[in-house]
Amino acid sequence: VVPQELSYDRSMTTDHTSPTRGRPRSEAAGHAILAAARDLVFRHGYVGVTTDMIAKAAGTGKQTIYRRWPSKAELVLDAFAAHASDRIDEDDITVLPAEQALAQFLTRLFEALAETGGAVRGLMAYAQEDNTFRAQMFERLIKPRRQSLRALLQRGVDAGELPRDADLDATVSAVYGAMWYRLMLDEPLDGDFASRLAAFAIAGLHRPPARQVV
Amino acid sequence: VVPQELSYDRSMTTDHTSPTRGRPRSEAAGHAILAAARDLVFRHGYVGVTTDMIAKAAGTGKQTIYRRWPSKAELVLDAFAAHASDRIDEDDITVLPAEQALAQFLTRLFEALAETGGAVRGLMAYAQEDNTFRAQMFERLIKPRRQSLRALLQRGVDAGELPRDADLDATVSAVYGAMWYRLMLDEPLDGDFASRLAAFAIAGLHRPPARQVV
Amino acid sequence: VVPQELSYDRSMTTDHTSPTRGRPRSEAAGHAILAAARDLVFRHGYVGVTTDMIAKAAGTGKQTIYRRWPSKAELVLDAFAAHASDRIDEDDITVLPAEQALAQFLTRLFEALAETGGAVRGLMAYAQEDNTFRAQMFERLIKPRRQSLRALLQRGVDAGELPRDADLDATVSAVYGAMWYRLMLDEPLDGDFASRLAAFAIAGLHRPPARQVV
Amino acid sequence: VVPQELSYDRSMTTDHTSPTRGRPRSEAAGHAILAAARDLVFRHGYVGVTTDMIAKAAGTGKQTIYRRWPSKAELVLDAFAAHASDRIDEDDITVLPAEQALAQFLTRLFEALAETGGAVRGLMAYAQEDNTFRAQMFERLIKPRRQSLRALLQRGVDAGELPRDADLDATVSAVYGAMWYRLMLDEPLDGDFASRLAAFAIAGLHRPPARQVV
DNA sequence: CTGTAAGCGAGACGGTACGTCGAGTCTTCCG
DNA sequence: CGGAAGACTCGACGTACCGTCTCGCTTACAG
Repeated sequence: VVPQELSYDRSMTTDHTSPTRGRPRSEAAGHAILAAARDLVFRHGYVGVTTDMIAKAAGTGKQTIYRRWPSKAELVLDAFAAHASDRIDEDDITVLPAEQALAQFLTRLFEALAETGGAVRGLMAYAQEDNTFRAQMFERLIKPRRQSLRALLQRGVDAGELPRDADLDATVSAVYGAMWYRLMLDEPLDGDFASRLAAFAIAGLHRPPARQVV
Repeated sequence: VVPQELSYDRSMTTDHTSPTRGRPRSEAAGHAILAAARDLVFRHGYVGVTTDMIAKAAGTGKQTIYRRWPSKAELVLDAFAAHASDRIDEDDITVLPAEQALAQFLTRLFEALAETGGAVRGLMAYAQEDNTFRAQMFERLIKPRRQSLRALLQRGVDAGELPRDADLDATVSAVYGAMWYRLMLDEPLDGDFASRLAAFAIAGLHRPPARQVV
Repeated sequence: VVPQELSYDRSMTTDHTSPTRGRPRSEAAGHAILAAARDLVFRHGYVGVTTDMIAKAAGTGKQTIYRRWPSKAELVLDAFAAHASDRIDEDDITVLPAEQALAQFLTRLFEALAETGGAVRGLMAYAQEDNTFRAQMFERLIKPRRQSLRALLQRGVDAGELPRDADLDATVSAVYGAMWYRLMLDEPLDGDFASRLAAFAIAGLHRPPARQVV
Repeated sequence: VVPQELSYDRSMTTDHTSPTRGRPRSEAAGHAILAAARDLVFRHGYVGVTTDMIAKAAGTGKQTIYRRWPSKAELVLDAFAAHASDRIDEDDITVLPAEQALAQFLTRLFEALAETGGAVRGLMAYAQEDNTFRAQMFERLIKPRRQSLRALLQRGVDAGELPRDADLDATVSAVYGAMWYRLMLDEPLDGDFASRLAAFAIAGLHRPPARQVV
């Protein structure tokens, strides 16, 4: 469920003329830039990479980058957002009971983050100082993930496995919050944590079993 | 429960000689710097503040700042870590039932963040690009808060209100994670969210009602 | 007799590739920087001028200065070397007898120094701590002046006015030496000194009247 | 004819009380500072030496330096001015004919400069940016040398060897000017130049042998 | 098949913050 | 009160990165 097309387009530039005039944008350059960005951010981290480095590595000029992306952050976002969410949302999860489905979902998510976590952390950091970018990032990176998680939980509700009045939004926030929290504090995101978090979340979706302390 | 002493000391410099030789560091300068940092970060945000601004506002030279703190981040950490956790941990919470206690705790926490949130977000952002600083921040800012929350939950367990086998650590991660998540995504941290999060967390601490396998 | 071209060129940077790639250096920026440097050094003296001031006054970034000149000194040298030697070497001097020609030459030189003396002193001072720059300055500023003075004296020899075995080099050193000496000690360089120095130098070029061994 | 005492004294500090109160100044410290300054400036040049380096090398505090000298420049001036003019003015020169005496004088001067030239050049450079220091330097370093050279020439006049109307001041300026000029341009100050300069100067003191060109 | 519009690599540009360094002053404790 | 130690203010330094601009050049479609 990933866009096959690169997300940038010509609408950035003022082309209120006819559809295609002048030299068309080089597809190769776009791919090279994304690949270079991905590779360099892997190796040196978000702040350790400059746009000059990316341009040099991609064999392009800087202007070619800024013609397509408005900032380094949005480029890196593009370089990472489009990937690694493929496997997570695969349909095989659907058949499992809610807790196992959630655990499986989280395990896959954590695996993907093993690769992309560093970059994604850098993006979140940058988002703190740029509100425009924060909104971009929310739309591109945060929201889709929230939606697929929410859908997973909703399936549990629909199946009668989870209560109808469950607070799905709070759960989603808590689950992703816990993930980001661990990611940003550099604590391990492993299978064990996935299970515990899944158990906790599923439990949280049920009302507590009457007041115990009567 | 706040350290009365400033956390920095001469141990940064090489003083393997006799104690207190030369002119001692000016306490006044230290306080002026911290106050200026706090004030400026409130007003302009973390990235909107430069060391020059802080030095100017504090009436000191930049060198005096760099002699004491290795970076802007650690200075701002010092400027904020010592504050705003005072009222959160007050004892009046103790007597309440777990969920209300937690809701109250979160409400206070969120109120404090209304002031300091901007600064604290900037620190977390910087921590993503500096591992040494991340460790510092964990010790000074994250860990103490985790402990007081964990203690609150533990009291619920001790009172028989919460199950003995509850996964307190996962809960703490989820609660603080949700808080940071909302904070960094610039979503409101209000009383409503405090209640919902508290309800969710308390529920999560109980085993689900066993009908899930049906 | 002034070079029309600015003396700096791209040879500072590594351009072993093809000629003129990328955006060419802005001629306007170069001129603005030189003009700003000249003006500011006139007004505040060599040490009273910072690269920030020059950049600000020229409306450029500091980097643009450092891209072209390796130091403030070489910039100021460029700003002054091309000027103020115009009128000194004018041909009207040629027809005069040697002593008057020399006196006239020195008078004009001193007049030029009334303007540029402060800057030029600052350059000589800086040259004392930078051997590379000293060599630059010798080529650009010292040598040309030596040559025109030597040519003046040589014309006296050719005209039969001065002895063939006269030690022209020692004379040139003594004349310019006296000038620099007075300049750096802040003693007046006026018409009177010009006459006396000219008389002394012309006398020095003749063998003494042989009665000295009596 | 050199002061045996160090030139600094207590009059710099405010001691309008009784003659000696409190701890007296350590003679050893003063000597150590001068020796350290001399040594370091020899090795690293004037600008390559900091007051911290001098204090460290002398085993004193910086304040001990600044209690006695108002600036780094005056300290270095003291460190070099008091020396190496001893041999130059020795009486054995007196008996020689003027030109030989001058040549001998210059040879000795140049020999001394082989050691101290670097430091003295640095001082002259600094003097260009500090008028107060320039005056100091003139009094301490320039004037005494001028006087002894003038006295040497005056002896030639008194002996009837040089004409009564000779322009001694212009000669002194030219001779020392030539020396400084060569020193600052880093050209060799050797015996050859000493002879040529002496010959030129003596010749310059005589009126030229009537107008040759009639 | 020529003109015009745009993309391209390259790299200079203005601006802003950084962290460092040196001079000379101030402030401690110890003689 | 001097001396060693070292922190202090001030101000300049040269570097780094961002995002923009400007060369000469290609590459396409339009007339």
